[in-house]
Amino acid sequence: MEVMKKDFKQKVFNIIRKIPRGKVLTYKKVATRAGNPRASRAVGGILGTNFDPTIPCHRVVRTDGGVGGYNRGINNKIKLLKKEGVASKTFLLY
DNA sequence: CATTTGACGCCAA
DNA sequence: TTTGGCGCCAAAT
Repeated sequence: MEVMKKDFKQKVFNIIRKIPRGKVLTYKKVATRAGNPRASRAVGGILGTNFDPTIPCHRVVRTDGGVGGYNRGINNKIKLLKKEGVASKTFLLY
């Protein structure tokens, strides 16, 4: 099945959807898996404009260790991560 | 169709 | 080591 036309966005969402609970992925990792390791920005851009409630995008954090952001409230994202059992060092707030 | 935005990443100072 | 600036890609307007 290779390319399948619906590359990036669809793929990115698919990857995030596969993230197991208690685990976090970086935007870069998602972008790399989506086909472009430099499209880390595009990943965030897609999520920011097209947020999907069916996708645990709150499990996606920055490579620097930042939580990144969340259309549903950054505070909520942090809370979710903590509840999932993610190490606080994995997603520094500021 | 072209331009701006946007939840980032990496290099340099 | 920390802070700042530039670069990159895709989607939305």
